[in-house]
Amino acid sequence: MKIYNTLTRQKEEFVPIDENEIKIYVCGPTVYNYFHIGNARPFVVFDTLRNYLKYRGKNVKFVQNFTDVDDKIINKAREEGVSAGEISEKYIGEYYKDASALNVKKASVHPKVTENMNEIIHFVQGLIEKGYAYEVDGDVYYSTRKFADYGKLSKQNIEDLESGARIEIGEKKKDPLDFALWKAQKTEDELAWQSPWGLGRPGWHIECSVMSTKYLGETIDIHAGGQDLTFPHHENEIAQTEAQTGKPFANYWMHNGYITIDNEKMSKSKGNFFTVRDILQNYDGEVMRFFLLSGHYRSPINFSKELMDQAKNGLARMQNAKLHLQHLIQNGNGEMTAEESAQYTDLEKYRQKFIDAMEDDLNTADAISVVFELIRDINTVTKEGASKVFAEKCLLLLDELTEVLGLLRKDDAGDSIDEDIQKLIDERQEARKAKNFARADEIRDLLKEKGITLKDTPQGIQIIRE
RNA sequence: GGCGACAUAGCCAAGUGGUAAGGCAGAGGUCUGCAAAACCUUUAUUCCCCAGUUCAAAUCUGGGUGUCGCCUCCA
Repeated sequence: MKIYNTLTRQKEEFVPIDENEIKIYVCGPTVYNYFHIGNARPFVVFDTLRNYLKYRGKNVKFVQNFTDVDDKIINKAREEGVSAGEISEKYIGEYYKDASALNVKKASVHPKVTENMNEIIHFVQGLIEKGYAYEVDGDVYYSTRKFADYGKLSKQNIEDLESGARIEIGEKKKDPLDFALWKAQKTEDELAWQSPWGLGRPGWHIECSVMSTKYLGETIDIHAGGQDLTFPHHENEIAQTEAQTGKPFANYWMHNGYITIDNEKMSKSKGNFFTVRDILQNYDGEVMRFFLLSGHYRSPINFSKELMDQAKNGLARMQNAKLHLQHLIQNGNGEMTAEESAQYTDLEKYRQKFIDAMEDDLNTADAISVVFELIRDINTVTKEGASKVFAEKCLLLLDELTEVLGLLRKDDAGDSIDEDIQKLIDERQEARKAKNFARADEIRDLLKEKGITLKDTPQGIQIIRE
């Protein structure tokens, strides 16, 4: 598989360190609110990467952290008059709900900052001992200039960076480029842990270095996150980790493009963001996932109601194809005919086409178009009905591909029809036989209001629930 | 100022040298009692503009225009 590596700014053949266990770290959310659709993008994209690698027979160890120590959490806790722990625990719970709606699976490990405080302190201490960090009045800063490769990920040289850097009020660093590894406690209600430098808490960047090395080892295969984390977050992670271990931190750096609203970046500071929880009021999580995967992960993607509606309709085409096959399986019978057998062999070419798309730097947009081509052919070939076995094989192939994308999840099977609804359906059939179409349409409209759509197909009535 | 991305039909979007995938929306048709879904046909002689390289360019080179991003919390 080819992966675009931010470190080299080109697509490279992906060669894992250990074929038997691919190690991926993705920067997770700061848990002080429901996550927004900008956060959702890396979750969905890298979940898809993980699915694909597994589909290709690889074993993946996937780590995604929760940042549960942060100013924003502290502020929210103050506003609501509760503890910081209550805030972070609450939103970790909410994360799992929304992630599940997007069909994003749990990581192999979801480490939290609060559970790794000893390791963080040791790591910072190590950097001080190696001369890469220094303490001032309970704060600890990283000496950026000591790390010769600083800027290698964001392709900035240190002089250019310096012109943009500045020292915030209250910071005691020696050089504007330095960044905090540990922050002394300022007020008593701030979360704080005892350390060699007094009460305090870790800076933002150190946690990922610590948790990545702890759970995945000193050098990992892929470190991923949003494009806006490239600098300074990931640059700083590299500086910290490579100074500590003397080894490359991650072999491949993957960064997804951002989501825009009216072509402007959606961000917390601009306040123009939508939470996934908000979107789920109007759209199924799967629509959101389809929308996020319908473009290449490195391209910016614009968010609007119109585009979500397009995504919804596109996904409906996929769902209809699946429902159609399920209907054929329920009502069909028999083995494959010789003709179907030949047709199926022909359909299998789409599997390789799908793989080719995914192999090319996770081109999900192309992969989705392959699924649509498969669907078109299946629909055409099964137009006049199909044997049960053929329909089953088609569905299996469709499921195989869509499962990698995390779409058309297998659920709602075995939904039973209420007795009174079945009576109405039966009554409508009687009416149709008697050519009483007014009554038949009346019943169809009535059921439609209940979220049940009836389709009269040559193979019988297909019942679709919303 | 430094670093970078993008520009393909009404909309979204693949496509990095060989003659424009796919989806949504629209139009016409087939099927249907009517629908729905599906299928077929149709919608870019052309890929922001100009110049160049080449037998051949949306794809490469140079210049220009426009949009956006990072350099400050952010996915």
